[in-house]
Amino acid sequence: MLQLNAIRENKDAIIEALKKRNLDAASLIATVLDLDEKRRSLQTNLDNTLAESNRLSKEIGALYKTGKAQEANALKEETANLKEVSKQLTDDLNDTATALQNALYQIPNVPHDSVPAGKSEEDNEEVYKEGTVPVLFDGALPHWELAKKYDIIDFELGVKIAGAGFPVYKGKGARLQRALINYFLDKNTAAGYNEIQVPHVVNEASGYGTGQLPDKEGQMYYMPADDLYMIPTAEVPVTNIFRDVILNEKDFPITHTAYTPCFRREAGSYGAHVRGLNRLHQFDKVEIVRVEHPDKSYEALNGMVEHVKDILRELKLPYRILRLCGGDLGFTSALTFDFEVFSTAQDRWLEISSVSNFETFQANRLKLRYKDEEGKSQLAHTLNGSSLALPRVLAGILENYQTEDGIRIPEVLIPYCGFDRID
RNA sequence: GGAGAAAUGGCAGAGUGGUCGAAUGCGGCAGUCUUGAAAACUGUUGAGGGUCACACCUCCGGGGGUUCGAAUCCCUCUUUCUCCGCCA
Repeated sequence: MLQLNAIRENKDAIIEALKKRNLDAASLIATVLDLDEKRRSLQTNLDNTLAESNRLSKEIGALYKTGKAQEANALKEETANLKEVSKQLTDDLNDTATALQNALYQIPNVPHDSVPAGKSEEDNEEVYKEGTVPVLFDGALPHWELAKKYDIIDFELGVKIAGAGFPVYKGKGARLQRALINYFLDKNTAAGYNEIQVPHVVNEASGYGTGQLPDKEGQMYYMPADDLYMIPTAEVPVTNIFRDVILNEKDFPITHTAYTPCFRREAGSYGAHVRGLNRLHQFDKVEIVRVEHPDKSYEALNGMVEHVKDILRELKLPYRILRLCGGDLGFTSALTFDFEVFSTAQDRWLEISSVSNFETFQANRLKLRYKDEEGKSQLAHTLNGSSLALPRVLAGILENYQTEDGIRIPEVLIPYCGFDRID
């Protein structure tokens, strides 16, 4: 959520920047400013009414004490009127505040200066590329065929138990998955991230805090009996640790890493793009989350990008980094870098990580603040990234490391797996 | 799941109708003292709205009610604790 102050002061610049998202926010911003002004004027009226009411109450108390019951009763009649007025003002104020809040919820984050304009993923800007795409033998298979051939992932069995998009990992497939989780967590903790385990469900307030609600509730599985949502990413529970928190400057930086399964309803496209592990309703992911001082957050973002690069380098997977254009940028993000691994057998890039700086957008909803040198509360910056999302990394490994008689295991993973090939 | 108790500032803990945004202690911050630190002493120390700055307003788990007036009384929800039951 954007800050009202920022909107008041930089209205034109914000409208201009939001155009990169192909959004004309002019009328929305005008609505916000109108409602804001109305809210403040109602608040002032209400405050004055309450002040008068408080004054009379004190007077009545004093009159009773000195035995002037008659005069006190006369004053009571006055307060009855004030009470009615304040009730009306309170209702109006609440309505206005709600309308203002709803309008603010509709405005996405302001893209960073470096974000290119653009309509869709076609316009994302490739900023880095590393690794060599292996030349595979004739008859190399996509990962879903490999999964079947070596009996390491069973998609049909998942359909039987739960439904499409809930695969069952078996034998060395399950072990490889677990190896990746441990490897990622080890890499992250070695880089200074504090490992935590968090709930896999969240309440409504948490959904609002990180921006999944109110707009993207269709993305999450919802359990009405308990009013809980299954998490679409560890970002939600981990970042919400800091909801309603006031930090000291010396607390920065705050860094966490967490492994969680992620649940996504996303009714999406069909066909090859969602085959196998390409898109699932449940998948595993290791996440990194940072809370930073505003002056340091872009430095931190670069650090996160370098960290993810390091992991992919060790896995020896060919990958590229994209700077997302305005049209592809997430609602809450100011700047996002996507990592994609090249899937040789599918001849396409697969997104395996998304690293973002949300600046104060989430912090504003979360009320995540810190005390500056003057002791004033300021909003902190939040960031997060995947390091990494498992299924597509797995797909990349299976496809790129396949040989005619088996699948090799990347060297760094062998100690975690306890085997060096799947055959 | 059943029975009872409780929820107050960073923490602990007073406060049972007006003078309470809230005693006191601890912690934090600043100062005095000290070569420096500790101790001691002094002062200061919740959040939000509003204002040029004051004034002023709101908040004592959430919501509603009684009253001229609520941290304090009533209803309700949530959470926590204790006991019993069940259980990985």
